[in-house]
Amino acid sequence: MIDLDDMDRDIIRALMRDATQSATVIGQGLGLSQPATWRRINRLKQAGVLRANRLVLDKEKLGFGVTVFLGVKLAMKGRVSLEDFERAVSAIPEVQTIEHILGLYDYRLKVVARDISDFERVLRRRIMTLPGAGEVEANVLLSEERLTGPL
Amino acid sequence: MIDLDDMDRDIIRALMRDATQSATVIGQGLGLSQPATWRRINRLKQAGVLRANRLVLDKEKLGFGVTVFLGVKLAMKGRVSLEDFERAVSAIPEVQTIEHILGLYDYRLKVVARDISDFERVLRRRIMTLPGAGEVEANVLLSEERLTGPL
DNA sequence: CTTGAAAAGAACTGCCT
DNA sequence: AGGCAGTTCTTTTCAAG
Repeated sequence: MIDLDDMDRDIIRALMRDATQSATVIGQGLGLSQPATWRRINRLKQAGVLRANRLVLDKEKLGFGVTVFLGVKLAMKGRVSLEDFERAVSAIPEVQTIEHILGLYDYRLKVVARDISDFERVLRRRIMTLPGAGEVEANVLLSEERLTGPL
Repeated sequence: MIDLDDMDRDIIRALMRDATQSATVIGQGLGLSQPATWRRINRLKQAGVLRANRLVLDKEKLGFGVTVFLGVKLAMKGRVSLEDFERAVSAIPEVQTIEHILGLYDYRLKVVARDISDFERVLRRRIMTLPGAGEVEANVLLSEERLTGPL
């Protein structure tokens, strides 16, 4: 954990609105010169606070009309290691995120598919055959909202 | 839905690995000149396939040690509109994402907090008091994995 | 911290195959 | 479509106050 001042927080907030903004623009909004802003952003990157810049795609325009969240409970915990399960899931291209959670289910997977029948194929041939996969719960995504930020 | 050729797909894949790459670098990896690469990227942006560039922060380094997924079931559906609920949730800064889903729960919320007691505060004072909020299920995030891509 | 400026590189344009 | 060459703009780095 790193300590940031208010200016750092303002810079992060600005970047969260639009990660493509230049140091010049951000600095103008905060009354800071371009080099000073740039140094702060660079320091935050170096410190690992700003981790990456991820591309947001329009899934529908790419032909993926269906997004499903799967809660997966492992059967035979211990007999099959979590690492085995994670490695096998990672190899499925339709799986977008893998989250190891504590609760009713062990893993939460975000899966995209072209349509419902395509999803069924993924579910039956890829997910259900995973090593150790037990109970599975599915939730279809209706609409997603944006992400604001705390701080 | 837009039709893309293999080159477009390769470019998107490259950008998904690192969205900050220049057209020059991407083009080199694919045996394409800088202007040609740039024109394709631009076309994809214009078409809305490449929607945005989102900043990925290190939550722990910012002091948010706890991430919880909440499944929220609405009580009194119809009496309180989904819009009311969504507007109220959007005002909570600790809520990172709001997903409207079809399944056992109506919404899935991703909530960050400094620690468990901070999360309890958010849950009791912000989430439980939401208009229409009924049953709530919580899952604590243990570890998150990266996102590869299909196509 | 600031301003100013130089060097590097990325984005964009027009023309030609 | 793609490539080449050139211009413009931004990023990045440095010097000096």
